Amino acid sequence: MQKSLSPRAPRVLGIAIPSPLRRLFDYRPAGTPPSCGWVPGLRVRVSFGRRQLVGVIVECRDHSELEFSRLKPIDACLDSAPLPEDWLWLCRFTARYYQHALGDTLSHAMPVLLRQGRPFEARTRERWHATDTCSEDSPGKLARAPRQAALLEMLQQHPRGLTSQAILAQSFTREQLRALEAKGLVQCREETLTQAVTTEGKGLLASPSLTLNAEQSAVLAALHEGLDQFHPSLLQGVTGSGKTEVYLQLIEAVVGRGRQALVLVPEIGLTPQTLGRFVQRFRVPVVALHSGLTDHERLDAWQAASSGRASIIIGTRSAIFTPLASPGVIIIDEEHDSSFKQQDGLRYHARDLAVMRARHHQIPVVLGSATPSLESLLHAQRGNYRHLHMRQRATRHPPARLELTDIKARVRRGGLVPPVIDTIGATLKAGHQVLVFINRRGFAPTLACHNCGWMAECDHCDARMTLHRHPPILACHHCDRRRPLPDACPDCGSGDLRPLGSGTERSEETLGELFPDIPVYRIDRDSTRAKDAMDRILGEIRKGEPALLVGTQMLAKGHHLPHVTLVVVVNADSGLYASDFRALEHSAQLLEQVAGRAGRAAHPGRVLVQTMHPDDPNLRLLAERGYDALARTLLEERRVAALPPWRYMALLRLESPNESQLSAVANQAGTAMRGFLQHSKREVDCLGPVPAPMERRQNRYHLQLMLTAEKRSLLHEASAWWVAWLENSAEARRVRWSLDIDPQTLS
DNA sequence: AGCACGCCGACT
DNA sequence: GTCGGCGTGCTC
Repeated sequence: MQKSLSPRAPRVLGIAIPSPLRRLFDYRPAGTPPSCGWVPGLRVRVSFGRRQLVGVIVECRDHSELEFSRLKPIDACLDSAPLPEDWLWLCRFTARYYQHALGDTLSHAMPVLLRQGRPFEARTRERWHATDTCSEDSPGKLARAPRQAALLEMLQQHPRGLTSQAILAQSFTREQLRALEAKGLVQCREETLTQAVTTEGKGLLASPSLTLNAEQSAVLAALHEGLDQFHPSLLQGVTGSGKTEVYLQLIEAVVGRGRQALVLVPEIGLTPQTLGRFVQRFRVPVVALHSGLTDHERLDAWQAASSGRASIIIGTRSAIFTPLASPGVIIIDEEHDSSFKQQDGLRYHARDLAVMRARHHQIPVVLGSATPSLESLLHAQRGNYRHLHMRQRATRHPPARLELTDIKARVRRGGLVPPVIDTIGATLKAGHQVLVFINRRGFAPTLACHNCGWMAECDHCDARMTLHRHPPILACHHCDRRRPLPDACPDCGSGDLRPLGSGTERSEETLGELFPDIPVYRIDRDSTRAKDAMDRILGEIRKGEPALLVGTQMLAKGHHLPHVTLVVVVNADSGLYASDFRALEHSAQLLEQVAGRAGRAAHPGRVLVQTMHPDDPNLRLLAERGYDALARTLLEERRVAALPPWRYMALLRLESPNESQLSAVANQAGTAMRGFLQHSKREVDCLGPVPAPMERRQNRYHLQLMLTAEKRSLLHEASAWWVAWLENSAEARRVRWSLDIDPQTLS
């Protein structure tokens, strides 16, 4: 195909090098070309400066800006066929959209082993079988070879064969195998290694679909329309409305047509339970891409997806870069979740790329959430996305309403006021479980001197240090600094140092004192650090005995907690008045999500939300009229403030240990951009530089500048100009900078 | 980003 | 006299 278009070998290969340099490097083809000829997508080994690197051919041409004689030849071509075309397309799109170096993008989007230059072929293993005729032949042939006879006997006992590895582990040798093979008594078959999980048997489904209610049926019917075209849908379904069952039945239709489904879930959503539902339902191969895979398993999964051997691919953010042989649908579950946005390096948003990818493949894409992002809601409002609703819970109870509890000027124990403690006691007495949600790890947010007001602060950041009890230390959650507890106040010498506020450890301790007969399970990053700790705790919780669960958002997301009938939010205020323009949206989503944990089983639930501001209009709107009503208000506020999703945004972050150098560069960047925008008539706005929310972190200073634009193309144009300016500015090279397209937070 | 070269301070 | 600090420049 490519070959007939370019019958002659190109003289120049434009190669993307794994480096932050935003340009291609030209090399000369060398060595035997692969059978496909020199085409984009082939990995090559090249010498780059003094290093040997793995690059990817991106362009094949006959001319170079450089003199031909100055081009180095490539050292070797590593592939016999190019890497998948859909993958290459997505990487090129991503690099352009996020203004990131293509070489770096390609390198991050491929499995580690490919990055290192290892072959892209399905890994195989040898499986040895006894041949059909071996029984008659063997006695004579093996009379003087007892080990061979023993090996043959073992293989005869395993009709499905044994891998070389298993045979060698039984202290047989490769020579004995070869000898038996030469005598025609055993044979070897190569089989592809897939870590895909498949249930044995016939037919597509391993277990029957569940019966859908009217709402689910209507949604599924709508999704069935136009399976062969780009069709983005926002599926807004309350917690417990059965979104997963809709996904499963949609996937059934897609896989039934011989196509693949790609499912993206939030970082902490890829639990064995989630995966289990897919594996148990289908008999087709399912691969999961998560952080626990080895490099080999990851390559196998990639291979299985790109060859079409895997029908269902489930993964977190980075799984959006999985090549697909025959894509049929992309599903983004919990589309509002911030873990879909990469927060460093290549700052892509997997949900946004999913929509782009679906458009490229002309396939449907489903964004599911109980609390959609304002971005997706606006798309739905404008008719870009089809808006599908599921308002009914599968259980007989409606979703619990938030009950605001005023904690202003009231005694608190472990962060909880007396009436809330009473309700917790009554719930436990009734034999139910209680979830106490608190968004801070550690014992207390800080340690304070009761005499002079001193507070423990990090030397390297503009932040308080968090007090931890086990082990007893002060830790900064923004850098890795830790300090022993001081015996006395470093300012006034008073010994009256007290914890200020409550974290998960303190709530755990207090609840243990208040309810000594009830087990308290703490679930946060610290308590679940050990391998399997989370599973062990969840196992205990699932037994259903009365229990107190104290946790951060780790607990709020994803897990089914069927015995919880009361949810307590210790403090709802942190997100209400934060400077970040998305803080309220994210707070509301989190509160709804936490509330969704209450009363999923046979009992109705209650959600008590402690706040210092029970009259806050936004909080009241959320409590009284729900997420949709608040989202509409927030969307209107964003329109008035000319913020996303109404305007597109790019954020330039600059950081340096040298404060004055940093502000000089930031000012220059601002001046340069405003010069460029002179004639844009405010279609593009440049703001800043302003200090980042925590100006000093790990002893580095942070400033930022912001671009907003009415049109995507104008934002793109301006940010591309900025990047070029920064790359060419000698001053800018002395500070660290990064450009974030569609930033998720301003910190 | 790496990795060189290069030009100034405290040490065997 | 050298080892090594990080400023500057380049990578087809």
